[in-house]
This record gives sequence, structure tokens and C-alpha cells, in this order.
Amino acid sequence: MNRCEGANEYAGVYILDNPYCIDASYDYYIPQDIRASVTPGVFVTVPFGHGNRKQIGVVATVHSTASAKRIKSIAGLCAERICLSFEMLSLCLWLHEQTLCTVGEAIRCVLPSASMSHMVDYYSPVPGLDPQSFDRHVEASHLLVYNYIVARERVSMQALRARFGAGVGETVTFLTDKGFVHKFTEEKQGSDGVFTTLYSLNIDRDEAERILAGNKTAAVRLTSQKQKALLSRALELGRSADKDEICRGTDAGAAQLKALVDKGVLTAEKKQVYRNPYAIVDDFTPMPDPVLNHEQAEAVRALCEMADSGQARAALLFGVTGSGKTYVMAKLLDKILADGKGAILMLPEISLTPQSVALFCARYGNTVAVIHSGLSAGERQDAYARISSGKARLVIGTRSAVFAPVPNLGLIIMDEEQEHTYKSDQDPKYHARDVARWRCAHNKALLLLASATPSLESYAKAQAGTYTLLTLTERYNKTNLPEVTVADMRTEAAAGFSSPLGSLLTEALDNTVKDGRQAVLFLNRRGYHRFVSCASCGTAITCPHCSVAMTYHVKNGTYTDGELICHWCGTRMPVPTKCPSCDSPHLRHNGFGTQRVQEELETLLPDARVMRLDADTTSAKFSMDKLLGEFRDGKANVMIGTQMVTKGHNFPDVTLVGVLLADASLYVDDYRAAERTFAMLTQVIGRAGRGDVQGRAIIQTNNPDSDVITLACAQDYHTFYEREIKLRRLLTFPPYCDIVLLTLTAADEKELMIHAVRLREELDRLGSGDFCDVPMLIFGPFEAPVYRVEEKYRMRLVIKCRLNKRSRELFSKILIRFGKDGAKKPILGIDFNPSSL
DNA sequence: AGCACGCCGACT
DNA sequence: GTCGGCGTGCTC
Repeated sequence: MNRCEGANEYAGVYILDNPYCIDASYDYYIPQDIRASVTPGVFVTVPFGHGNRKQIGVVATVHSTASAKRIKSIAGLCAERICLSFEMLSLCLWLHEQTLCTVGEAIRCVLPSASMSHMVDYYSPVPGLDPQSFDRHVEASHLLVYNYIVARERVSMQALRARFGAGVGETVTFLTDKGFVHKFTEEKQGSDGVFTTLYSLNIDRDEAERILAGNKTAAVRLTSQKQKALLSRALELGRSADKDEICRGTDAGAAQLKALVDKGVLTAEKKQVYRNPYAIVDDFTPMPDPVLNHEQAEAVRALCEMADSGQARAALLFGVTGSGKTYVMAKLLDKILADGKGAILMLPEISLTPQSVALFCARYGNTVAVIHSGLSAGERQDAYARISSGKARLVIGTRSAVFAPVPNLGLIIMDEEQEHTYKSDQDPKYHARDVARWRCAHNKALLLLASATPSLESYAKAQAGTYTLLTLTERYNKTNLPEVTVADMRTEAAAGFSSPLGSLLTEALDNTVKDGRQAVLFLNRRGYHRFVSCASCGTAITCPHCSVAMTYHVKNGTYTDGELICHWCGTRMPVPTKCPSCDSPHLRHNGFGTQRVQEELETLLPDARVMRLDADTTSAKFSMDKLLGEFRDGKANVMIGTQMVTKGHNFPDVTLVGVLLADASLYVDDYRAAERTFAMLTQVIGRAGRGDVQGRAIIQTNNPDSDVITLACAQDYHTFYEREIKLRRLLTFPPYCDIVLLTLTAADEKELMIHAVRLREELDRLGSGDFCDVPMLIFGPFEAPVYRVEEKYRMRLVIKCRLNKRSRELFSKILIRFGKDGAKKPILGIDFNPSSL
């Protein structure tokens, strides 16, 4: 390429905060003095729109010709330390095309937010204005806000909202319109990392003694007792310390510290701290270097060969539960790291426990960085810095870890590949698997998907040869699969039993407890929501704000005195005394949750020590891990839980596993219901008998003849796959098509309906006109399963089609058109292949 | 989204 | 005659 200095005068810039309908590259002139610094991936501030509002943008291209007549100049470089690498910039542009998010949304998703600049609105009083001259329309509330701004000279919108509530916006607009206050926007710089201020003595010890003694020869005289206390504390410490440490034991605070610094007695020094919450002490027993069986060794060999091919490759590691997939991964990671390359290991949220992390930390030490949603902004930023600097070459984390800026990326592993949590439900609505594939292609790296129950999509790709299929059929350590019994709950019901625990399971539990072993009971969350309904008319009590059934929760441990909670908006209310629709006093409780089962167990088996593991008991950070640890230590002998109990936690003493209402998730209105039920049952069954004792699994169901249940009990994925893939083809579902979900949200039902119908018409028109080459099946509009959420209504359209450049173009056009006309319209959202319907 | 331009009703 | 309503249209 002809590199002529001075020719590249223009930059194509994406404004980070632009809405989708105008999210395009805008050309700007690059002033001479910063031309050398402006390269793709750099953040700049630019004037945008009629008011020339200062906005933050990212440079996407640099070129020598401008596309528009009127060209503005870049205002300046952003004070960022961070700039997007070429890979990450390309990835963001790809996400923009792929998920129809804005480039800005993609960038905010890829970079740690703490290090990003953003624009902040500030308000200042207009000088020389007499508040007395305000006309009579000025209300007391206006004056209150005005005086607050006057007192502070300059106040951010955020501060105003914090002080006066969300309603200040209107007041501030009024004050600005009247010319009482002036609004301006400034770039708020992102931080470079987490800093802490360390204080140390700025004078010699003798001088300090003199000051404390009040000696006349001292340079400074301290009258404040608190300041004196601080000084003597600093003297005692004899080294630098942070605010908390230096103030400890004194009454002094920040004010006194500052005073001492101002007087020159102490110095304040900013130091970067490196927090690694997972730098858990090294005393974890390292993963024993595994002796691989033939299958595992063969898988490792094949994978290493693929990694060495210098090509982007993808493999599916299909291994039955307990076949030692982790060992294969570890061996592969050893090789990649030894080759000097970096790797990303993704786990679903619930599998990312300190235990599983510790396993890898013990093996790879400080080369590990952990990324998950629980990290604070600062911790995330630290991890990011450690990764991009090459200090940490193995990144372990959840979905968002796929964006880790690993230099020289050689491998991405996705464990439990079928988990739907790998799909983001916020914009950008990406699937980590697709991002991983993109990154591996870009880096000529290896992608390894691992699962005992792969998604149909992935297994189909493996069958087609797109992915190399590696199979592990032997259970490691020759542990046997548990003996599986299907308990038909219909006979129990016929016999008049209504307990969630059938007689077979109760008996088995009793024996297990007596033998001093442990048991795990799994409750499928769906279908177990305990709701209240009317015995006369059947109406269920629903949330006054959302149209979903409310869930009954025990309050203060009393079963009779409970309350209803809406799981969508959190509204709580007492159980009504009569039916809201027919006034009948006969309200009955339906379904059962973990609480009910726990109570039932405590009555049936008074000797059992029961532990509950669900969203209610594990909301605090790491509390789930604490509970799991207690269970492993034998503090309880029965654990009841939802999804969380199914994941790869290893409990050698668990010999019994029970599934209550296995078929509950089978009739959910999602085409993946069978796939998910199969995966869930397979996993739960795999929990029993990991030690040396023969395990047992009891599957309670109202539907013992279901193929899904019998095949899961037999751990027969192949037959299940063959059966299911035929259905998918027959009914045109993924992987035989893609699903596009369009959601309209509005507070006004009528308005919503009008636009939903119009949207359908527009789709039909485009589908038979400009885009008649795009085959589509359009459904709807219809109400979303949860029609009303927090006083807003939602309508949907579902489209079955093939996603490609052309069909995406169609949906992009729809989004742009919808965004353009008017502001007070419903909001249109789009989700390609949503994780749930 | 924001902001300007633009064309019709109740105020000095 | 002007201030101000929000309809329409553009943003390098």
C-alpha cells in the first residue's frame, strides 16, 4: 500500500451514544497536530448534531477522502489509556452487523466500563442573575434545585438525581429554558485502574516528636487533638498506610488527614492496587496429574494436532458424565500454555465456583485471571490489565470472558456448551459460542466445545463434519452409573397421596440417612412455583403490575403466615382472603417449592439434616459455595435445590439422587423443552455414585413413558438426538432455521397494538417486495408470555428464516425505520435465536 | 436520541 | 404583532 504521510486526513467515526437508527460511520477531519495519534481503535471527542454536542466516538477507519460535503473536525483525543485493538474493533463491528446492536453497545460490552470515558452533563448558575427577579411561575421546588446548584457552582445530573430523585429532569429543563442555569457537557475520564492513597510521614521523627510535644521550635503547631492522634499513629506505624489503617484507633477522619497533608506533615501518594479476588492462597492441592485412559489420550492427541495445524479448527468433546472431560481440557491447556499461547476457558455461571477455579489456579498459578459477573468494576479492570499485558494467559470465566483481550490466543474452551446462559439477553444479544468461533477464526485458534449433552445445533455440526467429534464413552475410575428407577407419581396420586415426596423416594431417603450417606433432591424450578388459585373459578392470584402468577413464600418460618411475591418485579403482598374475581373464600395452594419439600422432609424424616440450595438461600456472594462446602463436610445429609445442584460439584458421599416431577419442564412452550429436560436429567443422574459406592437415582414423574425421560435415564444421547433432530426438521426449528424475535414494548396498549399490526404489514410488504428473495415464516403479532411487566405491555412477532447477510439487512432496515419515525413510539427490540421464548 | 426549522393559537 | 406549541427531518 502506498503510505503517503499527510494524505490520511479523515477518520470514519462511530459515536458511542448514537441510537441504532443513526449508528453509522461519520467522517471527520483530523487536525494536523493529532494526526499521528489517530488510528483505528482510538477514542476521540467530536461535535455532533445541530447543537454540536460533544460526543465520544471510536475511530473505525482512516482515509484520504471524505464522503460528505460538510465535514467537521475531531475535537480531541479522549483521555483514554485504553484503545481497541484491531481484533476487538473488528469484533465490535461484527457484533453490530450480527446482532443489530449499536457499535457503541458492542464496545461497552467488550471493554471494562471503569476504564471508559463518558460524557456527563453539568449545570451551573448563570452569573449575575437575581433570583428575586424570577417570575411568579417559579415554584418552590424550582428554587430548591436552583439554590442547590448556586451553592455548588457546578452540579452533575447524576448528583441532582441522587439528591432530588428522578423527577428533577423536568425542573432542570425548566431552569435551563428560563436561562437561570447553564448546561454544559464534559468528558468524564475513565480510570486507569484501582488506586488507593497511601499516607506517610513527610518529616523526620524528631520533628514529629517536637510537634506532638508542642515544642516551640517545631515548624508546625497542632491544636487539634484528632490531628495529633493521627500524627502519633503515623509515627508509631513508621511506614506508609492507607486511610483506614492510619485512622484506625483514632477519632480522626479524612478531614484531619487532609489537614496534615496540607500542613506538610504527611504526604499522600497514589498507588495502584492489584486486586485479584481469586488469588486464593496457593495451599490448594494441585490437580493430580491425571493418568489418561486410551480414549482421553486419543482425544488429547487429536486436539493437540488440531492446535498445531496453524488453522482455525473446532472440535466437540462429547463425553458422558464422569468421563473425565476436565482432564482432557487440562492436558490441552498445558500444551497451549507451554507453547506460549493464551487460552480462554468458559464455564456456565453456576459452575464457576471457587472450587472449580481453585483447581486451575493450583495448576497454573498466577497465569490465571478470572472474569465473572460478580466482579466489581475495579476488579474487572485489573483482570483486563493483567490479561492484555500478557501477565495472565489463561482466562477462566463466564460468558463475558469470551471478550478477554488475550494476546496470541490459541484456544477457547466452552464447557457445558449447551447451556443457554452463554447467550446474552441484553444488547448486544450475542451468543458466546458465535463470538468464540469468530475469535478462533480470526486468531487461527482452536475452539473446543465440551458437553455430556451437546446442543442439537452443535451435535448436528459435528455430524456434518464442521466440528471434529471426539467421544469419551468410558466413565473415569470405572465408576458405575447409578441404578435408575422411574417412580410413577400417578399411582401415588390415585392412592390419595399428595406429598411431593413419593413413597419410594421417602423410603430410599430414609435408608440413605440411616446408612450415614448423603442425598441430593432436585426440583425443577419451572412447574414448582407455588401459586395460589381459587378452587371455585380457577383464577390464579397474579401480580398487580405484571400478568404472572405470584409465588407463595413462607414468612418468618411459619408455613401458614406467608406472602405472595412476584418473581418479575418483586412486588409483595399478603395472601388475599377471597378470590379477587369471584369472591369465593376457597383459595388453594398449588405446586410446591423447595421450602415445602424441606418442611415435608423434616416431618417425614426427623433425623435428616436438610439443607436448601436455591436462589433464596444463595443470593449473597459466595454463599452458595459456603453451603456446598458445608454439605461436602457432612453438615447436612440431604440437600434440596434447583438447577444449582445439578452442576459438576463432586460429592463422593452422595449415593442417592431424587428428581421431583421430572416431567415438569417437558411441557414448557419452548421448542427446546425436551432438549433441556434431557440434559437436566442426565446431569442429575450423574451426581449419584461418584464415589466407590453404587449410587441410586429415583426419578419421580407423572409421565413415566416419555421417551425423553426413559432415554435420559439410560443416558442414551444418541437415540435422543436422532429422535429430536427429526422433530426439528419436521417442524422447521433450529438447526433447520433461525428464529427472530421482535418485541414491542409500550405503556399504551392501544398504541402498541397499532404499531404491532403495522410492523407485521411492513414485514409482509418487504418480504414480498424488496426482500422477496428472503424466505420467511412470520407469526404474530401476539402477546408476550408475560404480557405486562412493570406497567408496560409487550407484543411479539416471531419469524422463522435463515440468518444471513441479506436477512439481517432486512431486519436492520425494519429497526432503522421504526426508530426514525417519532420518539413517543413503542420500543422495538430484536433477538436472533433467543435463549427462551 | 437531541436539536433545529417551521408553521398555527393566546398573550403584551 | 411575538412567544411557544410540537410535527418533520437531519446528524459527517
